[in-house]
Amino acid sequence: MQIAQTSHIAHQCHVCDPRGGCLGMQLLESPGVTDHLKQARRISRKAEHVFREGEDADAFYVVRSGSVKSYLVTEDGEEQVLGFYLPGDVFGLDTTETDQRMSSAITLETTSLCRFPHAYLADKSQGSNLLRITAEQMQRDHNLVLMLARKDADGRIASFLDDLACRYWSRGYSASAFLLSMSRQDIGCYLGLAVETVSRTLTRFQDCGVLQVNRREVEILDHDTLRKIAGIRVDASGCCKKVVGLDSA
Amino acid sequence: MQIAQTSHIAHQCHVCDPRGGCLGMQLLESPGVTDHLKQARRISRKAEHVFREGEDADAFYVVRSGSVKSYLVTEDGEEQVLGFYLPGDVFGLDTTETDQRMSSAITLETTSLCRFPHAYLADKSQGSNLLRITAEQMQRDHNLVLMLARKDADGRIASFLDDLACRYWSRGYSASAFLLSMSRQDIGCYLGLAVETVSRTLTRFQDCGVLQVNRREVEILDHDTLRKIAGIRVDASGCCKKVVGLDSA
DNA sequence: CGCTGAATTGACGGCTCTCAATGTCGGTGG
DNA sequence: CCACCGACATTGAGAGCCGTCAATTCAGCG
Repeated sequence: MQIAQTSHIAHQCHVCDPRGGCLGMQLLESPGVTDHLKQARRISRKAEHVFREGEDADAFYVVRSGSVKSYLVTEDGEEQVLGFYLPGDVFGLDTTETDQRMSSAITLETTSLCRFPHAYLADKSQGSNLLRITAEQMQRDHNLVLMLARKDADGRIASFLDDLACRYWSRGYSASAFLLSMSRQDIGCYLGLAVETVSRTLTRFQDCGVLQVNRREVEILDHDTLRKIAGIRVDASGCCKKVVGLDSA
Repeated sequence: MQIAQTSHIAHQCHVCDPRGGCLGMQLLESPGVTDHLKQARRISRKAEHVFREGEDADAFYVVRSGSVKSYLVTEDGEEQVLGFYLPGDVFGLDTTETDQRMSSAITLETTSLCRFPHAYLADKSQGSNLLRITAEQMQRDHNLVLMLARKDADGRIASFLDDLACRYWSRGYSASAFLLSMSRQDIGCYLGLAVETVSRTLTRFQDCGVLQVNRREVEILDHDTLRKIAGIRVDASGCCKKVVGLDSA
């Protein structure tokens, strides 16, 4: 299995499909971004917080390399993951009316970020740009809501993997083989599933030949079937459905 | 039971709690809003679309009276409700990069809206205002994700009712008694539950004395308990929990 | 008065959570 | 080099919540 996880960022975006988007890259390459902004770079090691919920916010970030997890903590101390950000993704725009962080962000691995002061958007009269960036975030939220409300475990896992694949692909990496930078626990917290369910579902997908999975390494073997499972019930002729009796494998 | 559903909009906002917010009212009353804007009013009867997913978008709306449902349609033709908008709420800011509607919006009753061209935000260099408005929307989305991912049916229904109560209260209406402008079907589509589950849960809450419900009329009798159920597992001493055996009522 | 759609109520099955044990990998120290 | 350890992941068994199907009731309306 070949793993496409890399430590550098693609120089240019591929054609961006509607799913992903490379607004972050555009930002990094836009003429308005002066050199001193580009140098507002920040490298964090694994499991370091970029910011925490409630902190004062005056900037947002673009991922240059690595990955970031956005999450919030429920009243009973549990964690709810809101999203994962890959190279080219923008995050940190979700602030309250009083400019405080609405969520926390933590790196999942060694990560390089570029910091953009909020003032940057006001200065350049980039109001429409702002709408465009937040649009991306809203689209993500909508997708997450859709998954949580209307899909079963199979659909959620399949959607999650398909989404990752598409996003990697749109950034020039392999859509078939990649490394998961997040733990099973994180995936479960994101999809509203127990860790065990995540693990079991991945195993079953593997048994059906849809994908190959080993720890953090994932290789998608049958992307069509994966999408069928992700979409609500195109019913891939019973493939990969849970069986009550014994496994025929 | 006294019902607080009214046909006029409150003249002034009460103290806005963090949950709700009256940015819409502030918009309507801000000095930058000229009279011609205020006259950009639009009255719709029940079940009329304000806009549909995919349409070109050049404006957002503030609810003056009535209520609006935001939703999108899944691949298999089912509906996913994203939110309900009450008087004072802003909606219609969720547009794609190419300025197309990301969701549909339909009135739930006779509704009066005020239309704000997107250009309005750019003109007044209200970039920060924009961020503030979208913040409200993001907060809602986060809450919805939290409910869908981490709460059971009881918690979702309780949260839903508590949220409605708070929003009505912050707008000067009764927080204890109000009319639901949406059907059970809509509530289910919003919370990711079957209609039957919504109905059963409401009935059980009523049997426990937490609330009184009759069709669209709701009166909250024990707001504390409702909040305990809404919060994840403060465990209100078993109150209102489903019972396996016979009802003691 | 009958019709229609919404809402309620009941029975049943299945998906997923919980609890628990086992397996695996990476790091640490002897 | 090897044994041990802790974190993560996998696998199994059982229970319960909720979705589905179905029947019934109720409100509104011509």
